[in-house]
Amino acid sequence: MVNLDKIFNSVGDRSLFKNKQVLQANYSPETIPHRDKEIEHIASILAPSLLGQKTSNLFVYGLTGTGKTISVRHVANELTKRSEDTDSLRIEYINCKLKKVADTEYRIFAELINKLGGEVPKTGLPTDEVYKKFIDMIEKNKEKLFIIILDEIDQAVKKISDDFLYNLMRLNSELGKTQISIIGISNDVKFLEMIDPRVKSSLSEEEIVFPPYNALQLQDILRKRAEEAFKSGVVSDGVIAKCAAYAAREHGDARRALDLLRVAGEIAERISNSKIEIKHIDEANDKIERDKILNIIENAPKQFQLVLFSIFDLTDKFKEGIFTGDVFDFYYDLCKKTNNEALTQRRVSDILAEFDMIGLISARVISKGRQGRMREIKLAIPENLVTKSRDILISSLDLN
DNA sequence: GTCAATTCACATGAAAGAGACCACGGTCTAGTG
DNA sequence: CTAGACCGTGGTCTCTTTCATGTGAATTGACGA
Repeated sequence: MVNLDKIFNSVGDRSLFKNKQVLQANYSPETIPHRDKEIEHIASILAPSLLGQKTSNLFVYGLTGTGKTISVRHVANELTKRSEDTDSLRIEYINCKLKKVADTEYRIFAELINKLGGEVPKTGLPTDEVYKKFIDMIEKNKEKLFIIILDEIDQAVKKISDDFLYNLMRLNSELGKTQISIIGISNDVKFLEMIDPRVKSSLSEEEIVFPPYNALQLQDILRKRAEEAFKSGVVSDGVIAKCAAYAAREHGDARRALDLLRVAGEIAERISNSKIEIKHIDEANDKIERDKILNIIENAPKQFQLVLFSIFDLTDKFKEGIFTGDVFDFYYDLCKKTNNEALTQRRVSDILAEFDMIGLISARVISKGRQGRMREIKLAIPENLVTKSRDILISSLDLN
């Protein structure tokens, strides 16, 4: 009989965390270090909204984990607080990347309507119906100004095409008393080049770029958060610096640094260490990477798994480079053998491209002259995960 | 030997289809007074 | 008479297929030295 009491009772004393929440991704701190200039800039652009004047559209750009979202939301909150009594302003935040929530034109409008207090079915209505309803809702609201924050706006445009943005911009001319401003947040530099010039010029009336944090700034951020998150004396010397260094290498991604610190804490806690040591950071780094990859593989659709399995098998067979054709042939046979419907080569090609995007494989389009043009595919999964990944595939595909 | 045309094996794009999901309005059915 | 069950239609959304077009360099073949 296991003595569970002992485990459960001691969990409180043993915990290294004071408040783990602080290290979670969605936590928004009171103060945002090293972003004063940006926050001021945003605030000055949005300030006229307090007087009920339409503000310029704003485009915020910066790599992931540079504090874009958090800064914009911070300013938004302050504005909302200050305008509460006048009812003249309304700000809504939408993350366009959230699958099944706001990644299509329909769903973005539906989400906006929901936030305004309206009801709209998840599907089944014509898009322009939703569009009309949205206009109604806005007109019915008493606020004179409506600011929409579109986070990860590049994702939306990539999926939907940019005339959705064009519509949004044009809305103002159809609206009587209410005016709409848009704040777009993106981490893709090339995004602005992709879109229609008309949309581009009106979206980026104002532009703010968030530079990556450097290692020192990261340390500062981490230290502040660590103070709140951990019990005192838990974090060993150098841990913060190491975390910061890791993240700085990854283009100054603060989110990544915080993740690292949190996972390191969890690891130390699990092996009942009373302190987080530097080696735990390394372990955390591995674990994060590992979990991410295995998670992707495990949850990938069946066809993706079949393709991936083909790649696994082929890399074993011939080390000297494998190409699209090889993968497809193998995959096709595999499907036949296992009674799965085989996809077309066109589709498999896209799947390979997606793997490349996620980083499971690294593919390079090469031309072998008369022998054609194809992707040269290499597995990009760390050596020590290959067997494990393979096992996952085998069990989830029910092979052998 | 040199140069442009050819050619391969895909990559990449665009459009359209299949099937799951859903709302809405109309029709049918059974239960009620 | 009416509430609820049950269609049919028409919409979105994801994953695919079909059809079309694009593409980089090895190969070919004509050409001139």
